[in-house]
Amino acid sequence: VGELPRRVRVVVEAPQHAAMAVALDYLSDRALPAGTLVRVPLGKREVTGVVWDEEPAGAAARPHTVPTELRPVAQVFDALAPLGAGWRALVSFAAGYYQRTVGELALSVLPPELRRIDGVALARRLARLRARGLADAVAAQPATPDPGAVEQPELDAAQQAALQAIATAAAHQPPAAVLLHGVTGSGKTEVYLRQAARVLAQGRQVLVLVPEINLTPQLEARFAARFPGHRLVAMHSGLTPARRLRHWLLAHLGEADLVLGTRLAVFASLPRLGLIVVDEEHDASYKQQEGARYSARDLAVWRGRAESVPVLLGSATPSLESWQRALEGRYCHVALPGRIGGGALPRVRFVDMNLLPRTRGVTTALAAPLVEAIESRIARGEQSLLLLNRRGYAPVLHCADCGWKSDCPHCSAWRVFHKSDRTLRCHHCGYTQRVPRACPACGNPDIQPLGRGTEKLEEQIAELLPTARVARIDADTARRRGALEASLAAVHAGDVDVLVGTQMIAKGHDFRRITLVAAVNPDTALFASDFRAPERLFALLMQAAGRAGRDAQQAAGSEMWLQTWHPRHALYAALRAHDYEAFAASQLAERRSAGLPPFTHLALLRAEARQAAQAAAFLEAAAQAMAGLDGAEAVTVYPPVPPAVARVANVERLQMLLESPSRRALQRLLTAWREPLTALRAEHRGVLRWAIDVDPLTI
DNA sequence: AGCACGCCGACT
DNA sequence: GTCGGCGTGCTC
Repeated sequence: VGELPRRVRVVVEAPQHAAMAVALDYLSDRALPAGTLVRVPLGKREVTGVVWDEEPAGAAARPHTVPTELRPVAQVFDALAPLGAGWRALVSFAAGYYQRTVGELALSVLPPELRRIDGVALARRLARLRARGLADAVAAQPATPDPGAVEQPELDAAQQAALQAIATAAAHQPPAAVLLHGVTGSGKTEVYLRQAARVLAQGRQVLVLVPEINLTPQLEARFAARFPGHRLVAMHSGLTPARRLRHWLLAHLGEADLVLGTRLAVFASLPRLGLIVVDEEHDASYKQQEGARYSARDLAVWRGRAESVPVLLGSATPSLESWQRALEGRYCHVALPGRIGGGALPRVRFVDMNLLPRTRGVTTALAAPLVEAIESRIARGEQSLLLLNRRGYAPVLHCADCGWKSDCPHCSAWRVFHKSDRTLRCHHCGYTQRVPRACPACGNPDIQPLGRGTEKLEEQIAELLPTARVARIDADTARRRGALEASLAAVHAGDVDVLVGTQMIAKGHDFRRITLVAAVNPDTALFASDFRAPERLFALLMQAAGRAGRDAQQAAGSEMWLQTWHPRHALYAALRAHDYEAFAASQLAERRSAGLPPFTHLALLRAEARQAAQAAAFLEAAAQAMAGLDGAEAVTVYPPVPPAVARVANVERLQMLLESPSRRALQRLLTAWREPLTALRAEHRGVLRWAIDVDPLTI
């Protein structure tokens, strides 16, 4: 009361190119600790912001003029404890590393509902949450809890050794990140559960990250069933806004003991954090692909280090980045070498497509021996899974008379033929039309589908095995709410003999009756230009193989089939031997000699414009602007190139690669580059959007 | 990014 | 005569 107004610094959501200081100055009649949520006037509107203590890294160089007349803070979210120092440090680091403003990052990782409502509405919701004893906001117990999940199974020797190693790593200061390396069915989840139990017993919170929450209901069920006395909340973008806010608040209040979520959950406010688990750490979903392009896996490791909390990275096929760090001793490598109960890994069999009979130069879609193997599975009441990583009926329609193909008028891509609703659909911009009866170019009624997607494979299987019960799961069949759950339930119930699908079905699901997995056409990924394509293919096939024989009784007879034109390819040889280490060694050798990650560090400057020349001019000017900047001497800049799909929705895209053996030099350069880049925009009006992607997954 | 202000075409 | 198209400019 009667105190003099003082200056507070507040970060608000403002994009990179807004020529504003990183934090804005406001007046407050009382001191506000850093991390306090506030509403502040910004132009004609009022926005939510976070009080920030100091000028974040890299911001000092940005010149800005502070207006003489400061406006007062409109409202303080008194009902909410300020966001902690650990959270602020993580947001600061991520903003600096991924080249975004602190305000943009901080506000984008808070629940959208929290940004929308004011302090009064928030206080009301907090009161309601407390009045209900916090209980019913907790994620509901799964409808069908796995009865075996509640009691603790006996640990085998490898799991006991793993827990011992984790305890040792956790005792380091700061704790060493642990790479928990084990095939599907080796008992990684039980190790997570045991380590979580230790941490919960200390009264601390556990953060579990998963690639996609809707694909891992079992993990949620197992945690919920194992820790009935602890509160578990889910955190992902599929929750309703109100629920997402409730779960976030429960974590922030320290009321939730377990937080299970997708990549955005790495930014959860967790005052008692004691453990971070990153399941399937190699999964590309951990990299955000728009806005702030952060890697939740990398940030989890950073956060664990910063908060002195152990981090468990689990995978059957670790990312080569994590694997290399384990080899260097920077991560503690813990292996779970076999399947629980001594179950065998599926035998890998190849169908050499070169040896198959051809009719009119066209090879049969499914080799006869594979069809027979599926038939015998059906006769035994077992299930088969067919993997084809391409949805739709056919990737393109073609007119043999005039050469017309079903291209998209707005993108440099083919439109995919979807037979189920008779449409041609562009998977990049969504442009959809009814499939034409005749060639739009020459009127020829005989237009042919080229290639094959999951719809066609489903149809072919039904023709080859008329009595088989066939189901298909891909992004199209899973679109309807509840459809995915229903299909999965049918598979679990044994109402399906053959399951056809994209990589969606390769991930996570614990199918008990599948004894045959077949990759119908994996070769397409074998010679893709993307340097990570082999790594992704190997992981996908290993993961798919892991779907077979999860039931130890049936594991001995389980098989993984591959139809390939290149049966002697090194990748397949490693797969046949289930030898991740050999595969990783050969890939790492290639990466080292090619100067690629993890031996170098990359960043992309992406630009979008109506005309490719406008984007190119911007990127070239950006490269010029780099001269003499701190770090430039250690960074190689490559000429701008279009990405795999250059034009999407009539916007031309171009990207410029930066490469350096030194992460620090690359970071220094990117930070110094921000200001000249922002200034360049004024001279390149044609550029619609530009963004820096640090550690891009594809180049 | 929002949200203004600011000048030129088809409607009550 | 207005409603509204999105060009350009500003926000502590």
